[in-house]
Amino acid sequence: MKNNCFFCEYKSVAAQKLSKDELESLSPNCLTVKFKRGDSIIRQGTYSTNVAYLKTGLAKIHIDGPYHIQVVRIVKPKNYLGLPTTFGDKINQYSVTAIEECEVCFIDISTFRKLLHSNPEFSNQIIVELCKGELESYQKCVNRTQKQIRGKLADVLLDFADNIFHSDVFTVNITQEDIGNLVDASRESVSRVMAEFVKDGLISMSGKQITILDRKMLASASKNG
Amino acid sequence: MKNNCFFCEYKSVAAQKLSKDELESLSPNCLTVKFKRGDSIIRQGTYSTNVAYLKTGLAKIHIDGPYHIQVVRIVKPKNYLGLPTTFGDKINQYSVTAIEECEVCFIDISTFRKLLHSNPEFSNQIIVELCKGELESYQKCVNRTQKQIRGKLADVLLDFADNIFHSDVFTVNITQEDIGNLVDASRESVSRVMAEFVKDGLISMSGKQITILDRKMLASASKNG
DNA sequence: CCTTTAATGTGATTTATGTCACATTAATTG
DNA sequence: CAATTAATGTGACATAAATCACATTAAAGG
Repeated sequence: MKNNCFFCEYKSVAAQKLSKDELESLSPNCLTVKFKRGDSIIRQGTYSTNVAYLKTGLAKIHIDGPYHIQVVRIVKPKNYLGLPTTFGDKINQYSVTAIEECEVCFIDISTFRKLLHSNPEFSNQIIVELCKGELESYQKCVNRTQKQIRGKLADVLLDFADNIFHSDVFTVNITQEDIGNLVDASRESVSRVMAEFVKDGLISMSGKQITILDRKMLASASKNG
Repeated sequence: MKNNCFFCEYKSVAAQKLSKDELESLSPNCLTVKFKRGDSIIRQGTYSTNVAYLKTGLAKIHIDGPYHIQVVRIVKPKNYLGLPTTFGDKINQYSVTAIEECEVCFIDISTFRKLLHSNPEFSNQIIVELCKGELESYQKCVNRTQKQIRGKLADVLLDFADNIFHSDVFTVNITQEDIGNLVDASRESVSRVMAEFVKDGLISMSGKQITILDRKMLASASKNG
């Protein structure tokens, strides 16, 4: 699919710093691809040759751990999908998989490098985003390792509502096993705790749709486990 | 203490990309400070006004978690101490503490920004380092959450030997509680497992000095728990 | 639309590791 | 160099959550 980056409605914050000329130099060097649920966008262990940018849909970043997969984070639209894995190592250190229909823009890595080189506003924004990403990953790791399952699940539900769907009613297209891999818990434990939350009136579920009913109680579960 | 960055023998890989002029513009805008064991270099929750760079000594990066402190990583010389916390947020999102005598160079943040802006080689190197840092933190988090204590401790010991001290005999000036916070285990468990490793001949300890005796067994403990 | 496969729910059991409670040893510091 | 204070060692016990083993329900595919 041919791009015209200047008119792209999904530009990243960084790309908004680019001039018309720069955007036009970008157009012939990127390619938008559609993925459907379950499709692999980036595969751990393969060479990374492009910068991937998520235009629409949701994707998960995951790593093969020693015993099971760990879902590192859920990425929402208008975010780069693999900057660390693209610039940190020649070989992808993690995988990215679509969790619903996604449009991903693959940008030629040397073109991206040129932009970093020539436009300091652009590279500054990328640096800021990388820094924020790292802080977030520290924070997530602390939560993952210190809280118990009720707390971790409450966290994830609030994070979905606040930062991804911007609504207390949302439909997550991921399995309980995925959620388990995201919070470091077994699929069975996730099932049990979700049922507990429903029983106690913190949330309701119908199919894959989750409704947050009692934010206060959820926030308290997030704190006190 | 007055600096002359051009002659500084501890320049970072990124700073090695700077011109003589740029280094001389840096000199009046940075300040080297000595810290002793236990001193706080960066404090979580305070404003970050400088980029901190570790010239000598070892430091630990740690975050106040909901229940206890988590040691995120040990930083060795010639590394920036708080790039993510400096550029990702106005307020420091983590603390850094000296674990032995340290020399830290504080660089004025706007000077650092100017260099990022004017020298693409420099900013590129910073980007690469940030990316590597994030990949490493992902990997560490997976290990921390999936392995059991024997495996995690074996990892840390090998990491110390390979990446920090570059020797199988080294003296770590950190307490078992710190090690516990680094691998997410209680101080008691660390003590027990270390004793196990000594008993089984994987390592020996005298005082704070640790000697790795059996790398193979340690590596296998790292894998199989 | 039926059949197969994937996802979820739920009880019983096991287990790694945390917590508590002291004993002991090493470091500080007045 | 006593005298505190900090760090470590070790047993007994408690417990969150994994694992196992099925039952049930939902989704996918021919």
